[in-house]
Amino acid sequence: MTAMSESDRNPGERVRLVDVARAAGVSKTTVSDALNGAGRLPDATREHVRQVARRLGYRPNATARRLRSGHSRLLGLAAREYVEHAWVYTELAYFAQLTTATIRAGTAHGYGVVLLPTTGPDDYWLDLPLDGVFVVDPVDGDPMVGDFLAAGIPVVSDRRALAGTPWPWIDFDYGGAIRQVLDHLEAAGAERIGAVAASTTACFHQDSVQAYSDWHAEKGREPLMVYLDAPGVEAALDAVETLLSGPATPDALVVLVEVSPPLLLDKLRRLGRSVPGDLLLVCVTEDTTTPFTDPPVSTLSFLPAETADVAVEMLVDIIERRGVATGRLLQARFDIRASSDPGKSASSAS
Amino acid sequence: MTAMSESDRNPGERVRLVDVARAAGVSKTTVSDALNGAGRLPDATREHVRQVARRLGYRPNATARRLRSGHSRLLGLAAREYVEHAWVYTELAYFAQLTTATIRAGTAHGYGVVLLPTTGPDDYWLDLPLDGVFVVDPVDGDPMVGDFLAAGIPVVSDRRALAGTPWPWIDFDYGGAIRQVLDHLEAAGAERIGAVAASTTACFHQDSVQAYSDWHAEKGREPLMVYLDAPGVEAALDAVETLLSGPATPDALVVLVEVSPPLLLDKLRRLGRSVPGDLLLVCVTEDTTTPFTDPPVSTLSFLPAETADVAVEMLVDIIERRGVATGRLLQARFDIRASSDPGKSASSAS
DNA sequence: TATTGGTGAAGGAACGTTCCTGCACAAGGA
DNA sequence: TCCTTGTGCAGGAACGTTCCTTCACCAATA
Repeated sequence: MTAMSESDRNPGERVRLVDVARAAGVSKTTVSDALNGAGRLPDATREHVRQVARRLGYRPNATARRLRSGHSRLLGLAAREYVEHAWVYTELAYFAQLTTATIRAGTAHGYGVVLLPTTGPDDYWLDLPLDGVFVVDPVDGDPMVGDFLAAGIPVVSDRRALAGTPWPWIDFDYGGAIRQVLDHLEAAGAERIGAVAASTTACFHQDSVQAYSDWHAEKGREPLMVYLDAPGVEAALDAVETLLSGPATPDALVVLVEVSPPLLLDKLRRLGRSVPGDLLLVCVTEDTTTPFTDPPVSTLSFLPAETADVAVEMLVDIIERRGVATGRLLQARFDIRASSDPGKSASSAS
Repeated sequence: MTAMSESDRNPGERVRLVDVARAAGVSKTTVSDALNGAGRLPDATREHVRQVARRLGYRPNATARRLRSGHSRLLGLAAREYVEHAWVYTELAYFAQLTTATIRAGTAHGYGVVLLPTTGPDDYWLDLPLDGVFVVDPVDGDPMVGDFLAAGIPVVSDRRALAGTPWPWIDFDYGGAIRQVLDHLEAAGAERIGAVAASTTACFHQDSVQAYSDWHAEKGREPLMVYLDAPGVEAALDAVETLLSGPATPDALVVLVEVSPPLLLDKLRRLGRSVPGDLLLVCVTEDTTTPFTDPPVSTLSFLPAETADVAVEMLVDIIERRGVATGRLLQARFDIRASSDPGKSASSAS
């Protein structure tokens, strides 16, 4: 199975450093130095060793290397929203993109990425040899964050989860972004802005609900909010129906949880609302369908790809002991499309 | 940072086995045996060591353990469709569910799961300390599969990628499943069944296209097929439009690539087709919205969660040297809903 | 009294790297 | 000629586990 030939004293097993050393007629120090560009070796020796290593198909044992260096070159990624639910979090476009971007960024920096499940045996996360962890949407007083902090493993998360630790956070001005959306809807003529929110303790949900409430209090408006306490398509649709069937019918809707935008439009149509005619719509989502729906849906995006890039960069900086900033505040992106802009509706559709 | 106290000669660092041994007044062998339930120790000693270990917050160093045991307790998961595209594969519901299920199953068996990116530095995958890999949708002569096989790392994938290796595969009768769908559409009265397919070399795509062609040849029908050569929402919608704008207008549509079902319905509506009135629709998708659209969409599912469970079980069996079957053929699930069943359309909608 | 057998526990090798230390040798300067 | 300096490489410790081997001790048996 293994690609080996000749002078092979290690049948059936992987080629080790010493095997290369023997085959090349040098010591293991020389092999190690030659392959890692270290030590004082003439180019001839270096090249010779490299060729022998290639010929034998040598691959350094990652575990041994890790043990020696103290680093595992492995990063963890955990999504902590709805931790108690054992759900398919990658199904949400936000996490799907965040996951992919984290993997890509990690690989680019030479790190593998271990995805942590939402549920599992007690403290299972401490048995993984991680150099650092990116914890997304930690719950209040998250035990996972606490355990990693206690174990001395760098954590990057949002500002409030890491307050008082030496590690940098990465965050958004969620409240400001929500206000921007509400201002936009007000300017577009909305008088009763409904909202669908989640009841988790995740930073985004708490901040956005707070911003929604504050904004309405300031304007002297009546808030129209409905909460979700579980993930899933059906719960979200039910919440929308509840909201629209209430006594005060909203003329605008802000969906703060990820729901498939075309499905939402479909549901609204069945509830007899036309978008944007009867109802202006803004979704907080990363779903890639939004420009292609009829009408295209306005979205507030919290840039999962950029977030992942920054998080990985921070983790790598900490692990490799470079200087590290205290935190980064990113800017959400608000894309206004026809669903919340009656003026645009004429020019909608693909 | 670390939770340590008293007799601590290892300031600022993690608690090691020897630290526990010193604190408990025993040798490291005793500590190791006590914690792992090995050796011949009286319960008193065992308990004492355990308490000391707990008190010091001892966690075995996963890397050292791995080096010693030869196992990394890490599984790889790779999606190889469109390998050249650097795309967000977790965004497809199929991979989202497969990923989550793999992670869950891995964790349940005591393994961490490393997600491999579609692109990266040359051979980067060989630098990860993996005990086994689940490769989904390998391309023809996939170099990743070849490299892992050559490195002696167990691979679970589909039947054809692993032909001639000692390792088990997991597969579906894709062709049979497609025929089942076509038979169903024929029985429902369809005369011109269009199909949207991908042009990758992934097993599913090749088999399903073949089955579609064969079925049409047998029936003496004219195939109406359009191919996608890139991932993405827009390409899929364009393909649908191309197909429906062609000379022979289909009265049924089988979508063999993952497209958001509500978005697809939206698109079809804009193209002036009512489902199932003008056009019967069956989607190969794992999207969770299908029961909630109007009309609900018939789906052919290839059970990502079950697939992942079986794959992980096989890998673990190989790694831990238990007996292993040669392969497993799973059965696809065909859920007929109103979109392909005019009779049901009356009782549709939520 | 020696011998056996079992129990409790310690010592140390090994896993495959990296890297520190040191040796041999050659060239150059006094 | 003898010391220095530098080059090219080898030896071996260390990373933190696991596990094989050894050993002391005590009770029971021949």
